[in-house]
Amino acid sequence: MRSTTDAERRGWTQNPEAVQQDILTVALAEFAENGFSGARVDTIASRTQTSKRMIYYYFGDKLGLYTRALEAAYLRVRQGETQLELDHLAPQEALARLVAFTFDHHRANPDFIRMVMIENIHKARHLAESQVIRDLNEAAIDKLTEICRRGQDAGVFREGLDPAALHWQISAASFFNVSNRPTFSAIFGNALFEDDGQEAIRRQTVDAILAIACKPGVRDPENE
Amino acid sequence: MRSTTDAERRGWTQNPEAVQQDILTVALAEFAENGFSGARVDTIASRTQTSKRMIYYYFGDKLGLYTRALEAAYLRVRQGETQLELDHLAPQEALARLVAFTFDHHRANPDFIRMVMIENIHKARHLAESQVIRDLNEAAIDKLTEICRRGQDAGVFREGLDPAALHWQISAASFFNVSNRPTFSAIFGNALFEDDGQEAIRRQTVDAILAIACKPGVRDPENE
DNA sequence: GCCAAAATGTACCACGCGGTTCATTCCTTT
DNA sequence: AAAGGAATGAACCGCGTGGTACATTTTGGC
Repeated sequence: MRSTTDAERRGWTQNPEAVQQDILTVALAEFAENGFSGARVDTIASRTQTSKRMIYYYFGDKLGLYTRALEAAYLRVRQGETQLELDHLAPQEALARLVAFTFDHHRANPDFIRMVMIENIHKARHLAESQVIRDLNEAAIDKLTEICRRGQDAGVFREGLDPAALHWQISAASFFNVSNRPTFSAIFGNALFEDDGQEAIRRQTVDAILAIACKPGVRDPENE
Repeated sequence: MRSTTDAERRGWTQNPEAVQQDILTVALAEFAENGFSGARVDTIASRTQTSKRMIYYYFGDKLGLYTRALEAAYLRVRQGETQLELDHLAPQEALARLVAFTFDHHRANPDFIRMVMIENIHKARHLAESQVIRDLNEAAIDKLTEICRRGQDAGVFREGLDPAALHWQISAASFFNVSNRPTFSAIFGNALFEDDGQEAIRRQTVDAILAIACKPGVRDPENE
């Protein structure tokens, strides 16, 4: 009997990979919830099936754990992005799809958003030092760059369109929608964050991005 | 001799208002820099011309100090917004001006932005409880609402335009531009945050917002 | 089966940090 | 001018929290 893989095999007492994964999952949730200094190592430990001892055994110190949790957040989210296939669509349609997808994807990953918020509070100190994350983000705007090129070749997108600036716009809307929901809804009410409001905002955002990208005359006729 | 006001008169040893103001200024900077749990009361005290004792004397505890600092941040920023006069401009021009102004104003007040980021991390718990801030924000989108009404009356803005949703768009761009600069520039480089890049983004943002607001045919001809 | 290394449990510690106690000085009121 | 409250100073304290020492068990290699 040895039909299972290495990782699954050890279902008994000792299981390093599972323990680390367990810790990372709990840590990510705790850091995302409370920030770096707000998070308590003891709390993380208690919500784990292992002990505080093991946290320090595997991750060295609180900062080491935080860094790994941050990387885990990026990994999970970037993985979800790879599913999107846009090559078969016309440039405008592809761009619209990408914007809508990004909007929804951010919304579906609040913990990731919160980790990035926290990193920004820390001036991106840890993110900048993580080679893992830098590698991950290499290809972050590749899809968009490709769409831009195709749109320009087809003559429907403006010349001099900057993929990075466009990505900035897409990110701004998608990120803000999650990151600032608490203050925004506390001040202006929750309507925009319920289903109807979110749909309206997403449509508005798609329209705005298309307006930026498309040549003055061109605009998609079939508005679903 | 009693020509000076009450506040100015006491230039001597005892001076409650000045002490509180001193503490608040330092606290705002410290909280904006390090977040609530990251901030150290001792550090705040040491950067003050008074002592830790006085912090607790006037503000009760760390949370009380934080709340007051948050309110101070809102006060300062909202004050800067009142200067803007838009009534004499055509609706499109007024909207363009408002967007550009908001963009610049956020950029000029990073501490305020950071306090709002921190509040969002805390799910806006303290902001929601502050009557001061709720009052301040009452009139936050009045200007925009007025512009929308005028634009619709003049027939240049779309019907069914939602001022709140429009404000959302303006805020998203202006806020994200400051809040996410660290991570964004760490990943994609700093070009967009230097003078040229910022000008391009601001123009792009103004265009996008106008595209949302204006009827399909209408667009401002004089693009400065 | 035995040994060394990896993995884990238990108990503990040092100290940073939010908060306080007690005493003293300032300044207004009558 | 005396009183009494407001304002301030200096030293102190408890404990939450990040981190560790030491002992013990598990596991893979030979």
